[in-house]
Amino acid sequence: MHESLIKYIDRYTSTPLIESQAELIRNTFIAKQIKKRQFFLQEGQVCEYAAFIVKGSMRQYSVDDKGAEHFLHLFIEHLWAMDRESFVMLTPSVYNIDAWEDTEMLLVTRADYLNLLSAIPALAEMSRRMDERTIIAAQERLNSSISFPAEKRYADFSSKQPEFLQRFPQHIIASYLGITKESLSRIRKFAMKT
Amino acid sequence: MHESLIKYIDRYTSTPLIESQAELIRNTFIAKQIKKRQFFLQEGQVCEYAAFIVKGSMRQYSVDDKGAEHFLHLFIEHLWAMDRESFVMLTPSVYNIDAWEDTEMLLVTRADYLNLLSAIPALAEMSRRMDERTIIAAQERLNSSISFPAEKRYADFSSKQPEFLQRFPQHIIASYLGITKESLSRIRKFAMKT
DNA sequence: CGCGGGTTTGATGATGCTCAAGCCCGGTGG
DNA sequence: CCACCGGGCTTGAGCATCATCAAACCCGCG
Repeated sequence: MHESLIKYIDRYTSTPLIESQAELIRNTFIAKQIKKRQFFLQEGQVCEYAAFIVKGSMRQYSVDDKGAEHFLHLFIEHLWAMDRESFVMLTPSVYNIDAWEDTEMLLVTRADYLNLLSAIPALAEMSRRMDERTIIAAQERLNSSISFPAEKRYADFSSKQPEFLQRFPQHIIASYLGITKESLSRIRKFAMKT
Repeated sequence: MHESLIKYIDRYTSTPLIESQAELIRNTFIAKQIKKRQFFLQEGQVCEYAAFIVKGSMRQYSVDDKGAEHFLHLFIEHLWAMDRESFVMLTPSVYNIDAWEDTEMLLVTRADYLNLLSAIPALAEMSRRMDERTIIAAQERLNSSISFPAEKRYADFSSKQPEFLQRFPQHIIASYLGITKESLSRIRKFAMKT
């Protein structure tokens, strides 16, 4: 399981990990499996771990005063699942993260992660790149939410993230895009005929 | 002018810069001033520089097919202005960035910045922290855009970012929040009476 | 004074939401 | 093997929110 992460790091950096570094990673990241609908993080808890997803998928969402769920992030293989705010600030999270499919992941605490960053330059490089990608993706999503109507947001999403359409049901996609499942259903019906 | 950046780095890191590092920073970052409404980046160009704002303010926006401007980011002192996607990927930007007030800034190219990150661990630490803050802020804004109606988005914004209300006119704030200036005007009128 | 940028107000309409009902389909148990 | 159940998806009617368009207002500044 750890080899998946090591390959992932190598793929994203210029200098491959040497064996002692790989060993350090194997000794620090904790393997864990959870089943569909089990929680990785619950509202009110501090997000103690960052999770590298080896297999499966998870969802991050808040629940409003009317009990409605709002899906903020969807995670699949090779993504890092966590509530960034809680993980970095060590404050209680307002989000839940649970498994949507049975999921295998590798966990690391903030303290361990910071130590690894100093010990393994390649990991620091990967981490910086991942953060950049996260920022770019968030910026695009934000731009789309302030600039475009629901129909175009869905069209962009389905062309850029087709794999998510397969892995998650429509009502989750709808919420992720900031619309209701009914609206998404109508948008899709309309899109068929064009 | 460079001292502002050096102080800023020291404030965000555990180990203060030593003189040779400070000197390296002074030699690498290029001071530049632009006047209100001058462009720092125009649609179609590659974002060659990241800008640390010493004084003034800037706005990042896209222009849609009907000519309407959508303000994605607002920058004031001690923020880093750039189009992340274009700066990192070296692709042409779909955004404009211009000065809203007369602005003084320090510029650095991507290549120089990457070199500085290796040469100055404190800068790498600051950079990581800034990226984390950027991710956290983007996540909050995204959550608010999918979870809350315009009125609550404005209330949250004005309590968390009161300084922006002073620095930018309402029609820009409205666009930043993803609503029209007319709607924002009505929301504010309504909020007065409560 | 008049101009320009910003804000407000009003009337109208589109977009997307709510609530409620029905449908489809895969899985479970009788 | 079939009946039923539940989750997800669709459809419809009515409604709230927010956008559009047009006009007026406000105010600092040349």
